[in-house]
Amino acid sequence: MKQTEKTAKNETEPMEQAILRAAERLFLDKGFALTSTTEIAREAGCNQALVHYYFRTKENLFEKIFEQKIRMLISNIFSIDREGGTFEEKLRRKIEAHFEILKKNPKIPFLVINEITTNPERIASLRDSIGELPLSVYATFEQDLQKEIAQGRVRETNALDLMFSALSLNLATFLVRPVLQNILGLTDEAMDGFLEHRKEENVKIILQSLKP
Amino acid sequence: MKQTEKTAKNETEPMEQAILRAAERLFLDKGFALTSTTEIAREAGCNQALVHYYFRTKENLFEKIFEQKIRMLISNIFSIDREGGTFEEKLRRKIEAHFEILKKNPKIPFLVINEITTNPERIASLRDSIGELPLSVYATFEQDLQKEIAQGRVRETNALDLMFSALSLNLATFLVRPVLQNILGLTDEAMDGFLEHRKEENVKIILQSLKP
DNA sequence: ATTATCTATAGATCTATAGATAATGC
DNA sequence: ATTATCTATAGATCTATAGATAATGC
Repeated sequence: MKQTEKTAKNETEPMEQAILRAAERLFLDKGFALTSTTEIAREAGCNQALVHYYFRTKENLFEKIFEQKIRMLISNIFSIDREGGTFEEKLRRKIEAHFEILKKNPKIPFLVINEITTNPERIASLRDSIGELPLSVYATFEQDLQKEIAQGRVRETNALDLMFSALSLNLATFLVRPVLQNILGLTDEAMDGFLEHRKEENVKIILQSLKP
Repeated sequence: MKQTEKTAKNETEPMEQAILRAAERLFLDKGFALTSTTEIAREAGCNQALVHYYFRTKENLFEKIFEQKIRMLISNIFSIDREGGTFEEKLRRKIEAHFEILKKNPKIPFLVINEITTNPERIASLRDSIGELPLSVYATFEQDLQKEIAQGRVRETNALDLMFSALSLNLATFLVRPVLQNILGLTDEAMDGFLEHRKEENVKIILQSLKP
């Protein structure tokens, strides 16, 4: 039957996809330079030549994954609910949602910083992946913020600073986590508790810092 | 004369030191894996074998520099002036001094995170370099903080959270800087202005967040 | 003599490709 | 026929060491 045929086919993942999955894990773990196509092949369960058959160069394969990860992160960030409630409630939701996105993708910020720092040419990939979408969301946020300031509910500030501060608190949490976990010798559960607490703390700091 | 002899000698930097200097720059720029002893030799102005003659392995050379940099950073942090003025004034000075230390050593945080993340065994180097000093300073800070809270001048919180928040804001600024500078295409001067502004902003956020 | 420096090279990678063979779709 | 997969290998690294030669300190 068709049914069984299809099922049988899907039981074995297509090799191209297996290579992508292996590459994703390894690149996120160790970055471009420390990952070899030999290792990707081993993890995908094929020989090293096949990696090059599908993607020609390691660089190609990396860029595909790098851009896809950034796009995913960006699109997640832009799908954060921005409707309903007061400015403060919306801001809280945005910070929490940003934190949760990072929690689900804790290795992406390091990957981006790592690759841009050690190889600035990759900035092109990053620029392409980000696109123009941010500008409109940014403008709306700035308007909302200035309205709050005009009504005296928020101290004098601007959208860039506010976003930078909130992103900093969230990002640093995940960038520093491996060091902190290693040095304090925390279990994964203890680390989870710490993260939940920091999410709340980050929100509190930003909201408190906006008081007039 | 002795004088001239000495001067003549010191005009050419001893090769061992030249190797250390070259290694420091390259390791800070690109990390352990991306730096080759061949490149270190080229930059130091000798052949590659000499790097191994002095330090035997690339690993040895790296650890020497890694630990020295961390020790330097830690000792800088611990020489921050902690006397005089109100709790708030002292806290402001500490955050500013921490920011300035990072500004003078902007690549160290990334190096540490990079190396611990990609090679967790290096945590030992880090632990050794940090030592026990932090504990006493931490305890004193916690006492001071709790005194302020008891007197109602600061909201309920604790030293770990406060330090983590302040460090996060400062660290993230420098970790994200290369990405930000590249993506916005800022000149070095514009970046300097931005950094000065962020220093003030980070202080403001922390102080404001402590209000009861 | 001892220490510093060099040349040369072994042995391990690693990327990318050529060419052979197996599997698949008409 | 075309596409997927494999084996083998060229050519570039790179680290570490052996062994030769130059410089230095008694």
